[in-house]
Amino acid sequence: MSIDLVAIENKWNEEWLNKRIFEAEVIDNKKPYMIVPAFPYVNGNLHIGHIRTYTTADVVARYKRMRGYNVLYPIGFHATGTPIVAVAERLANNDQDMIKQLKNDKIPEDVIQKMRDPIEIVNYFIPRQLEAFKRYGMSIDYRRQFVSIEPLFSKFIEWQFNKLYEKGVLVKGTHYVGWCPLEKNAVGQHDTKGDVQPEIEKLVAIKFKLKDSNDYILCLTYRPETIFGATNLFINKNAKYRRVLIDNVSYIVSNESIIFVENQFNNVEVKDDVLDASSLEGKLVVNPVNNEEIPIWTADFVEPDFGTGAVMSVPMHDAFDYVYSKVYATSHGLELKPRKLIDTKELDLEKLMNEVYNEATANNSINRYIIEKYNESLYKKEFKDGILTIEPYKGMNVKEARERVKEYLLSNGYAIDYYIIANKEKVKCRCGALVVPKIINDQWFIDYGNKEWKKLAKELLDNAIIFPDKARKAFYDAAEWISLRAAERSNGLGTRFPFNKDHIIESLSDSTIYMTFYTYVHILRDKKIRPEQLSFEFFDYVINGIGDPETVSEKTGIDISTLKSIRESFSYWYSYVHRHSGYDLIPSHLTMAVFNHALILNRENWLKVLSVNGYVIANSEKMSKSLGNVLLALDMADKYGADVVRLAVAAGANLFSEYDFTDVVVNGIKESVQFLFDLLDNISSMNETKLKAIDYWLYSKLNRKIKEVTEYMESLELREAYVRAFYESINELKRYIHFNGNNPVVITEFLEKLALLLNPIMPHVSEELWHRLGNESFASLESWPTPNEELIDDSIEAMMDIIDSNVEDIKRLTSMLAKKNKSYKRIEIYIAKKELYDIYNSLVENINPEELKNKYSNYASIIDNYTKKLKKGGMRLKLDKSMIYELMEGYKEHLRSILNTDIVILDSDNAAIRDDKMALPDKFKIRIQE
RNA sequence: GCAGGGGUGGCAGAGCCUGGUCAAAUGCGACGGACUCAAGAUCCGUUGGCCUAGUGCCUACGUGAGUUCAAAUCUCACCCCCUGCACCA
Repeated sequence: MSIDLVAIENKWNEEWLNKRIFEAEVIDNKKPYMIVPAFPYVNGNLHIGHIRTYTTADVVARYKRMRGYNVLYPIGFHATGTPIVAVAERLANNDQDMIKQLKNDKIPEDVIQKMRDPIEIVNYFIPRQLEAFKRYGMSIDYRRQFVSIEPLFSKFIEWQFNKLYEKGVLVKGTHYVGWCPLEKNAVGQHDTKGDVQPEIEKLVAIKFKLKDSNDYILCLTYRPETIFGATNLFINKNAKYRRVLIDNVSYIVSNESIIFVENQFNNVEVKDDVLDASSLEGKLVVNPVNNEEIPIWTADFVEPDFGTGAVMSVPMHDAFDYVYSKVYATSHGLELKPRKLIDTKELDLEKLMNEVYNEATANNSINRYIIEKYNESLYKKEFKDGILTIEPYKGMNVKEARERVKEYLLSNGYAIDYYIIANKEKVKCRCGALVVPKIINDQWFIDYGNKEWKKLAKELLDNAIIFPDKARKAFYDAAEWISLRAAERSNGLGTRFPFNKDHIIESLSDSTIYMTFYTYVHILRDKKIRPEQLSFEFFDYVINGIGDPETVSEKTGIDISTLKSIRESFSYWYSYVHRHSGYDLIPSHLTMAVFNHALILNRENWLKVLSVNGYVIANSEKMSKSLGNVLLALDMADKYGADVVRLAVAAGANLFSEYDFTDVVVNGIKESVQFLFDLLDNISSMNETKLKAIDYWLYSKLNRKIKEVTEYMESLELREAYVRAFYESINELKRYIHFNGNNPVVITEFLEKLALLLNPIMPHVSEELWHRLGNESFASLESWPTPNEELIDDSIEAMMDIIDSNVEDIKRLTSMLAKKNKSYKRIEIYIAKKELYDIYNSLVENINPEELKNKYSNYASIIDNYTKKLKKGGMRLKLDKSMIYELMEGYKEHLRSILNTDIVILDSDNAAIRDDKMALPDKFKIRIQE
């Protein structure tokens, strides 16, 4: 009968919750293990990608629980930050895309209407996400849930930031953000058209002083080192230019770039007069590095809305500059003297530039596409292989020279830093305005660049176990790389920034040591403790053990015993914390968690284990809300069963690889589960009581499996573990049946152990199997099976291998006969004489072959052959004739059905049998009866 | 650009650390067969190319070069893909 996975799941989920078996309390003499996956952000329903992460955590939780640890698996909800507010705002603006997305997410129409209020979004998704957690049988202690925007938690965050301040890592500074000049808002990825992240890049803008004037023409450049070869400047003939004072220095930039200047510099004054390009054309400017006077020319490739609307022209090292300069010079009867500054082997610049020029101007107009193509490869080559040929940079490679020249220009006031949005396509705010870089002054930062702090963080990493091992490098790398990080932002949900109450605490920073909250939040609720009671003294005491309960009690009004139990709960659970997350969060969340733990928490409370897993993609495509191909957790549970999905997503791929969720694979798992239950139903019809060879084989496989799976579980190699625990088990059971295995005791034991091995990944199936096998207890609370090493029998497994290779020979033989159209009545299989097995086993035991030859003189050549084989390392294990005979007898029926012919197993020791060509211990004799 | 991870047969994915036993585990898919009224499940076989069909030959593990008696495996260079890159969770 087809198994109803959904019914089983519901039954056990209810049982587990009713019996509260996953609610964890402090048990003094039991080792704690707290596993914390990243809490989900509550702006949508959980999808199978989430399920991968939470199942991986659950596998750890269940496994460790079965290994005798006191396990705490808590969950909370993340709501701080901007995305939720952004959704609400977009709904308030009647954004149709947003509405469509929510509809894809199966949100009812009336709920969508209400979601204009961000709190409604939070309130809607929390229960939905909880439903999914429960449905998937996560072994979570649900009493400890909280939301990151609740007042109790805010108190903790305030304390955390006060700690950061005390430790001196909260610093003020300036930084640059993508900015909408129209709405006067910082724009992140979700605020832009097409959801692109505005990338801010710092370049240099070189100041060319206009001759006989106090104005500078500002030229943005990617290649400051080429300034020594500038022959002229280019501006756009059709553009308008303006004067702008930055720190009282007068610059001339295009009208379009005014907005960039205004936003990224502090002291800016824009002049009203508008200059035509023609009023500048032909004038001379001074090259600051060599005081050469060079003219301003015009060219239409200069974009007024990129950079400053003016560029320097270095004809020998830029195809645009070359082509346009030459065109301009030719048409104006001027002379062009390109100067070579960079030498690149195998690159003849003059020839190349001529080539570009001819090709690009072939049709009486200038083909920019051709120029661009040349430029691209020229830039790359010069950057990689170029060597400077001018003093004082002669002999230097381009990479180094660029840095040196930049430094020289900036320190001498010949250039200024200039920020641009680096994206290839122009980035626009949802309102339609062009996004610009904006300087933010007096912004609070967390200084993750602090050397002392970095050292502490690395110490934490040094002492942490990291899964998969491959990720370790990424963690160190991220720790090295992370520097200043904004600590506050202007909008979103969350805790007010203590040092600037107009702002909200940046929401990655408020989810770094939040896990500490799980250890006592249920006590706060039980005792009805109010937010205002959670003073800094409270957290100092609970988290850092500072102060005494009496004083803190007086301060907070929380009674002493409650305080003590909170402190105890924290120090118990937080003595062993395993943090799990998606691998994309290594450079952000996880690294920040590492740093904050290292700085704020006592050493004994540092994170002990860090692990990450990869993405889930669906049918080879990335899941995305806007594409509408997100596979929702609850839908998939209905369709395939929660356990099937769990196995697929959490054990289908290595931790570090992405998993491709496809129908075929998942259906395959479902069928295999069905097989297990079918087998279970068949046990009642099995009646063998004696242990046969095949039973020993199955025992051997089972115990080897337990041993291997345990090893893989310890290193969190879930795929390897469950290939063995699930897929291989099923193959072995099938094989057992093919060999006529029918011992109910053996099968029952196998299935019982299997049920336990499967518990971490398929808890419902496990629990159901366990109970159907007659057990009363919860499989989820049983001990992890231990292998019985004595039952691991290499010999019996070797015998099965020998049978395999012999069966293969038989199959080959019959297929040959079939090809030749020869018919036969039956196949006789001869098992070698006892004497030969004795010889074989003696040789395996390293008995001197010569001795054996004396004893068995008529088998001398056989002894020689086996001695050779033994030397090659071919045979190692003793063979038991009676077992091989018995195994073959058991396999006879199955073989008969495969080959569709009569099979007879014969014993060469039986005198009645004519034995012209000898059967060998590892090579049966096969005779076809025609 | 910087950093991390990769490129293996129709697909997924092991193996590469510790070179040979690797035409490359395992799973899936596809094809053929058995069973079935039929479908599914199950079982058996084929699944780089070639033919003389042999435990045969050729070509293969991103590309090129090198080390070696021997390279998917070691070294170097190159190409390509994925992920992250700052206020965004």
